Amino acid sequence: MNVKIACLGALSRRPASGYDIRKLFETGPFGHFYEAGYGSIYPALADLARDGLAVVSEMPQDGKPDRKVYSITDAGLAVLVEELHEPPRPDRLRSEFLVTIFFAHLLPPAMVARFVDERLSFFRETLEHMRSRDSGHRPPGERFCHGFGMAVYQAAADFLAAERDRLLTALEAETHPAPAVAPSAADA
Amino acid sequence: MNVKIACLGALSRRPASGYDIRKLFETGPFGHFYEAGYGSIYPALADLARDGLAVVSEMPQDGKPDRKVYSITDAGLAVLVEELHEPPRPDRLRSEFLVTIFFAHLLPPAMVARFVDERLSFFRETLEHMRSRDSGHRPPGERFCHGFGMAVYQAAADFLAAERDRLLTALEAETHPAPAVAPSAADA
DNA sequence: ATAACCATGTAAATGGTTACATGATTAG
DNA sequence: CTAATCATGTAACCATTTACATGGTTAT
Repeated sequence: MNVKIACLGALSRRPASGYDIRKLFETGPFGHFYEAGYGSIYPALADLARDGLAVVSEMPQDGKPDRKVYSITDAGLAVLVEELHEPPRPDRLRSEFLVTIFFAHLLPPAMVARFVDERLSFFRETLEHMRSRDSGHRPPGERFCHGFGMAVYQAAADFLAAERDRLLTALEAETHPAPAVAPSAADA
Repeated sequence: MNVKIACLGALSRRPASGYDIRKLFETGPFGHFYEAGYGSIYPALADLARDGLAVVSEMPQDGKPDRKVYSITDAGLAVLVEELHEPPRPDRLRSEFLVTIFFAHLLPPAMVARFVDERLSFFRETLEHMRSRDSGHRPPGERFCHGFGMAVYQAAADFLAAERDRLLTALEAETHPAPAVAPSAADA
């Protein structure tokens, strides 16, 4: 499963340009589990057209480059369906955030706090955005993915909100260890 | 953030061989948000040693290749800490499972059911495994990541379990649309 | 006997990102 | 007047995966 197949998937919903697909991958329903930039999408679409899995129709526009709208062919749909029959491989997650938090004891607690807060904001904004385009009757698979994404983001946000302070307290305790006995009155 | 930094992170916990790191990335606490195979780990460790960010001690063994145990140096720790100061970029998830489900209407419902059930089993097994090595007093960041992972996997498993049947019913309804009126007695 | 585990590495191929190149239009 | 959006594409670079190469030990 690579960008080509992902583009084929996008085209199976409706004809689209490279620019459209980029947006679908960036902010659309697809974006949370598959991303790609122009640098991989445009070549992929060109390959698809070359191999007869999609056809292009160029719509001239003044000032801008021609808008190239790709449509999936029967052959393309066949390739997509064939690929979907493959048992999906395990998900691959790369989280710089979690790696950073894993080694939180190597950072100033204030910086850890900032990273956690920023991530929490991001999750909440994403959730807000996803809720807003909940919308009507899309295919069952799309709705399932949408719900799945929201459930997972919600759990992530809840965890961050619930555990943030505990993490920071523990980090502070490490760098400024509490005295082994109760502080004496002399400390005041 | 690449394999080199991830290896440096692993070595910051304790000295390890390439084989050890692979296991850490595969089944250890790190595995759920960062993965890498031998093909990237061994060259990364060689680079680290060449650049003075780690040192090797070779432990001869009979029959097997020498076990090469790498330890992080002060320079290596400095590089790791510097890297961790970078604001973490957005997580990148590649989920063939979700892509497949997104286009579930292009597959036989029975196959979709199999994929969902297998994924649910995987989540449950992973959760079981994570619970088993909950263990004692690791650094706060590690515990946080562990808890985060469990929260997210739990939400994913719960969602799959709760929505599986609804998805399948909807898919069946699409391929075998229910009649617009109540079925007559003649159908029996 | 068979599979899984221990243990390291290289080379080729794949896949993807980033930077570059170009430029009009629209909204604030 | 500035930023964002629309719109496409190439080339160089980077990172990672996969296949290859080797071979002993331990548990079922």
